[in-house]
Amino acid sequence: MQIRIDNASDRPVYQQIIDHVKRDIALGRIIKNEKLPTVRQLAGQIAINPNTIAKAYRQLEQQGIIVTKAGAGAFVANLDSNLSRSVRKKLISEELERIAVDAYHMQIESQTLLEWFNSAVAKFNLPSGKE
Amino acid sequence: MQIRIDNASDRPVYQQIIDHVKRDIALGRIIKNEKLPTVRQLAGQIAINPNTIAKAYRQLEQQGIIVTKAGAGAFVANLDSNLSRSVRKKLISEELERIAVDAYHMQIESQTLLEWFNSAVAKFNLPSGKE
DNA sequence: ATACTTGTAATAGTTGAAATAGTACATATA
DNA sequence: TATATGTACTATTTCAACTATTACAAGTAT
Repeated sequence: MQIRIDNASDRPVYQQIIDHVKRDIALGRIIKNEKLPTVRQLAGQIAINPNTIAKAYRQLEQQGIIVTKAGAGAFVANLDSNLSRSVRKKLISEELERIAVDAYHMQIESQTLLEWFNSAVAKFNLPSGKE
Repeated sequence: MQIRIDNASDRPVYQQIIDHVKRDIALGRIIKNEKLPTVRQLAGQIAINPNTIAKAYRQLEQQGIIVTKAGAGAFVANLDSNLSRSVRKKLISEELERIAVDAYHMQIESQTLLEWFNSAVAKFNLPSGKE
C-alpha cells in the first residue's frame, strides 16, 4: 500500500490514512482478510510517528473496517455496517446537501452535478439492490 | 437569521456559521443585496466572541458569497464564482468520491444513494442548463 | 459637523487536538 | 524461546480555534 500525505491539506494525517485505507478497500485494491502494512512499516514508509498510524488503525477498527490482532497484524474486515439505516441516511444526506450548497454557489448545472455524481459512484462497486 | 451552534460537532463554530449562511442563500431564505445581521448582533445572539463572526464573514467575502462595507454592514453578493470549471469539478468530485466510499462501507445500494442525492439537490435551485 | 454604527485590525491569553518521542507490555508467530 | 505486532501510557511540542479587549476607518443618520 502506497500512501502519500499532503502536509498542505487541512485534513489531519491520521484522517488521510483512514481515507486512503477506506478508499483502497472500496476500490477493491485490498480485499477481505488481506493483511495491511504493520504500524511500524507504515510509520517508517511515510516517515511519521507510529502513534499516528496506531490512531488511524484504532479508528478504522472502531468503524468495523479492519480487524487487528496484537502479534499478528491488521486485516481487512467483513463488510458489516453497525449503523442503523436512519443514521446512515442522516450522515450521507448531510454531506450531500453540503455539496449541493457548494454547487449552487459555483453555479453548477443540475445535469452536470448529476454526471459528476455518477462518475464518482461508478468507481466503486456499490450493491445494486437486485442481488 | 437564526443560527444554532452545535458545540458537540467537530466542525468549528466559524465554519458552522459559514455553512449556515451559504445554505440560507442557496435555499433562497436570504436574497441578493439583503443585509446580514451585524457582527455584534450575531455575536450577542449566539453568545460567542465577535471575532469568530468576523472570521466567518471575512471568509465568506473571500469566497465571493457576501460583500462587506465598514460602517454599512454585510450584504449578499451576486452569484459569480471565480473558480475555473476544472477546479470546481475537482473540488466537488473529491467530496462526491468520499461520500461514495462511505456509502460502500455502509453497504448502501446505488439506487438508494441516487435517491438521497436527488432529494438533497432538489432542495436548492440549481441552474437547469436549458435557460 | 456630529454622533453613532459597522467592519476591520491588532494584541494577548486559554483551550484542546494533532503529532512527536520514548518506553513498556501482551499476544501471535516461527 | 525469540521475534514481530498491536496496544497503552506519559510527556512534550505545535497550532488552530476561541475568547477578551482595545482601537480605528468607513459608512449612516441627525
